[in-house]
Amino acid sequence: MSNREEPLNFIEKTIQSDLDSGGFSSIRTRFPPEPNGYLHIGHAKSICLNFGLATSFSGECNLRFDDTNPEKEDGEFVRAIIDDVKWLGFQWDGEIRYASDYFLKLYEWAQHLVSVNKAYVCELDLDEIRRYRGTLTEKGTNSPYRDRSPEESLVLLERMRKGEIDEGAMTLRAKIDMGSPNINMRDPVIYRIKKLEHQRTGAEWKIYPSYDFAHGQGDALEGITHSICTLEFQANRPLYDWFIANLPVPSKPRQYEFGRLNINYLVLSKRKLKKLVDDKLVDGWDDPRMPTLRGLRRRGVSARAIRDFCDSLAIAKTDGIVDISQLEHFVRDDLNRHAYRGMCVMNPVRLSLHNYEAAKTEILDIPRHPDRLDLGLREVPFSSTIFIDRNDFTEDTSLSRKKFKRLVLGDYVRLRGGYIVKATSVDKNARGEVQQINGEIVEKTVGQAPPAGIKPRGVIHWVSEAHAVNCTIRQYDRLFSTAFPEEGNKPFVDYINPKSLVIKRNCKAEASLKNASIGEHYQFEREGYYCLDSVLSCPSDLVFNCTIGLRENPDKYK
RNA sequence: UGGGGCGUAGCCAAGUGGUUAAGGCAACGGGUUUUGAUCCCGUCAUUCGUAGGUUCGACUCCUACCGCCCCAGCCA
Repeated sequence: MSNREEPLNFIEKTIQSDLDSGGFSSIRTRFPPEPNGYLHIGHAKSICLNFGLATSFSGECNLRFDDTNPEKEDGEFVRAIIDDVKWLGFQWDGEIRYASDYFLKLYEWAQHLVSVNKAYVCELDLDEIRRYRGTLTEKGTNSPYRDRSPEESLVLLERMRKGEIDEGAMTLRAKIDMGSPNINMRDPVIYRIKKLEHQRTGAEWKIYPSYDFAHGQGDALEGITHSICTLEFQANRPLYDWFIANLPVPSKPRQYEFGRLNINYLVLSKRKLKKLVDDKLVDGWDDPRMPTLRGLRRRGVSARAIRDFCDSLAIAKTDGIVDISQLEHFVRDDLNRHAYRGMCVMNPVRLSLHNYEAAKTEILDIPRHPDRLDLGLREVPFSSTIFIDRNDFTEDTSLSRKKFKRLVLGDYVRLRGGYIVKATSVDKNARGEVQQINGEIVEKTVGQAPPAGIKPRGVIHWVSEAHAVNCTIRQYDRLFSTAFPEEGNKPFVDYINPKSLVIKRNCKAEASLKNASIGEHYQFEREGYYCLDSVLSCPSDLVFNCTIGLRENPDKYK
């Protein structure tokens, strides 16, 4: 076990006791995505769990695509998933596996089941199968084809495989118990005819195994010891065990279920995420507002933040809803530690410093990170005209120092990393709006404590006008305006927050940001964390995504 | 309704017969601060879905009840 102080979760306890009792000499887990969509943060929990368990117990973790349904799957998703798992920081053992690698073996096992009279070819159609299945309270009825001889089923199964039977006309069913209180055990369909090309096996197969018939056997073939899935598969476990018990499999994996991740203000179901994309409610699977790994990445959330968040989650059998603030905490925590600092003025107004030589430019050296001097310094040019944020200035001299820790007409404020300045007057336009602030610097205050008698109200960020880099900022807010978009009376898309994306143009970034690179994270001081947008940004027009704002003091004057 | 699960603070949770009922997030006080950030310190369940019972002693065992989730795809 790792050196973690945390108490063991129920899966870790099981593994520990399996190892202690000699049930296994080592463990092997697997992450088994279906390539029918992109990975989201819910998958990240499963990835971190499976790979993490393998690491903690010195075992291995496989990556296996559950590609048993060619109708919804395709190679583009396979590529994206592989890329996302790598980006998250995990390495699977050996080759990537595919359920489709086992189609032949699975088919032989299906024949085996038929030959020992534990499966049969059924000719009931979709509707009939449903009726014969019974309901939650009424037992099912045996299919009229249930007692067909193994020999006849074998012939029919072969004809299904060859494509001689129409889609929907026949299925292969496990012969278990139509009277079982567990509906999954009422002769489940294990092979269906689909005359569809598969992204990997092409036209080779006309029949495809069901999830239940493929998953556990795939686990057994790969020597998976602990097959971890989500709670909704609990009712499938008896079936999982039945196949393992009735087939000559090379190992005996066991299935364990944990509660999947839910986060308020977010939607985490492939179907719903797909709808957002298909209906163009967002700009694709990698829209920075999407909880997909690609969206989060483009937004500026690091893989480490996602891993830290996932590690903070409980592995339990309750299906709870985690507060989004827990995710946000880990995002900020990581960014605070690693992001370079910089300044960017989003609502610029000119501040002209009249006692500073007009033609002069001074280069100020400011740390890239205030707590990590090892990261070095950045050069920030200062000159007589700078931009500050309109919200950082007021003519209202009645505001207390505690209420407004910024620039007030007639008072002093510290420019971050630079001089203390004083506002002396304002120029207004015909509408009475502040056009420019006039002021002066206090000499010899760069890096120095304020001289006696001068008490700056606070510290504000700024950018030299002559050296400013124009940029566009994309500010994101929650995609949904309600905590539980799936629980209202209206369709979840009706709760989309119209202000989830606000674009601010002509923002003024400090000169060093001209060299910002994709994949790098920045904190624009007093504002938040930002990163270059990997698709919209270009050298001539820098576009920054707001990953997340800084935490705000609730008393902060707005 | 048959079956399978789950109920501990605003949220996520640890706890498996004797502990002051961990920890994280949030919130709220206070300190530090050239980011209203960070950091630091402190507060935050006399009570564990409810009601009974067993026991010297129950979040832990028993009984009943209540609530929530999953299963009736030839999806996974």
